[in-house]
Amino acid sequence: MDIASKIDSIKKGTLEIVTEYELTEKIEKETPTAYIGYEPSGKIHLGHAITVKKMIDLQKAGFKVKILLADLHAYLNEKGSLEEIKAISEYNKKCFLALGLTEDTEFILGSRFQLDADYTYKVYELALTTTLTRAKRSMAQITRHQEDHRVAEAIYPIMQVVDMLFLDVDVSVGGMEQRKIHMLARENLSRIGFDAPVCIHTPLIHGTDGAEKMSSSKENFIAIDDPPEDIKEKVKGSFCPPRRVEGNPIIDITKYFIFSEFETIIIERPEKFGGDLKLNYSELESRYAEGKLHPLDLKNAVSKYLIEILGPVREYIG
RNA sequence: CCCGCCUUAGCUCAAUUUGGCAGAGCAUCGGACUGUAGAUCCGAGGGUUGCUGGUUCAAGUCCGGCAGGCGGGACCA
Repeated sequence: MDIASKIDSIKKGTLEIVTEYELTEKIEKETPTAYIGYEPSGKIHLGHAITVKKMIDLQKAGFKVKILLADLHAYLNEKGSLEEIKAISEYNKKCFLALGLTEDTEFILGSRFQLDADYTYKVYELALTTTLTRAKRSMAQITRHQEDHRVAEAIYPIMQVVDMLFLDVDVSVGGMEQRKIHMLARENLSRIGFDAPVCIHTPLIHGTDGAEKMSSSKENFIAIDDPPEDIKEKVKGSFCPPRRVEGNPIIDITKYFIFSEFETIIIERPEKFGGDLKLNYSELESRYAEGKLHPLDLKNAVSKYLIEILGPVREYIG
């Protein structure tokens, strides 16, 4: 792969790269490193999968991929006891491999290095240069608490910044909700004399209820190992306003999960509704926007394709 | 450490002055209507009233203790 096509494949489907120029520099390194951190979660869903797919793109473009299983971060965000969290991080690792990351992906449990003295010292160092307001603001879409803020909320983003340092990463990937923490990292790492990573942000997929973000806490997700009946039921029950493409979770799924695998798809329709359709994405989008594709027909097709695409994943996880 | 206010359904809050069957809105679930979902209409479920001891025929309500949250004060040689 030449550099231009590497950039293209990395850029595809992202909302922003900060900065693209720096990315071209990093790509020329012998083995550049890309990283993402996840709070271990009982369910890995399509929202997670978007970012995992991006890590796979990076892997294919020659990046060494590191996945942080951020057990301490999850702990700071009140996801359970450290022991419970460590246990589900094993399950998560399996999910990520099932989605197609290669065996030489490096999985790192956060607590393995985040309790070391030199790590802690760096956290304190950054605690001096980070304002409480910035730290809290960066956590707005991540924390459970919109009020009664805990000190943990301020430690969390600082640790994430130090992670980038200790994992020695060239590129940091995250959904758009990570943006403010990433920007904090870029500002503060340079302040204490280190290179900040390039930040790549992927879109957030809408929840099945139409909420801004699919999340495991809100029960508005489709898990990557949901059985076919559940997928069918969840798709059927999803928010899907006719003619509206923006904020439509079903359109999100077709865009990010189905057309990433297929150039064109077949939408089966009863004869009385016009018969089958064969469409590429832009055709589908414009037809839908014009009201010439009924939400139910779209949903039926999305169920069928999504069940098929997730088949091997489901099987791998067992 | 001291003082004040607060804690009731998943969430926001009622249940006053004067103790008398714990309610509403939102959310959830189910039906109706749409060839989906949503919206709308109808219906249902949902509670150790923070915990604990007491007073009383009867306590969400009154009294004591504890816990948590919010605000203030004090201490600062």
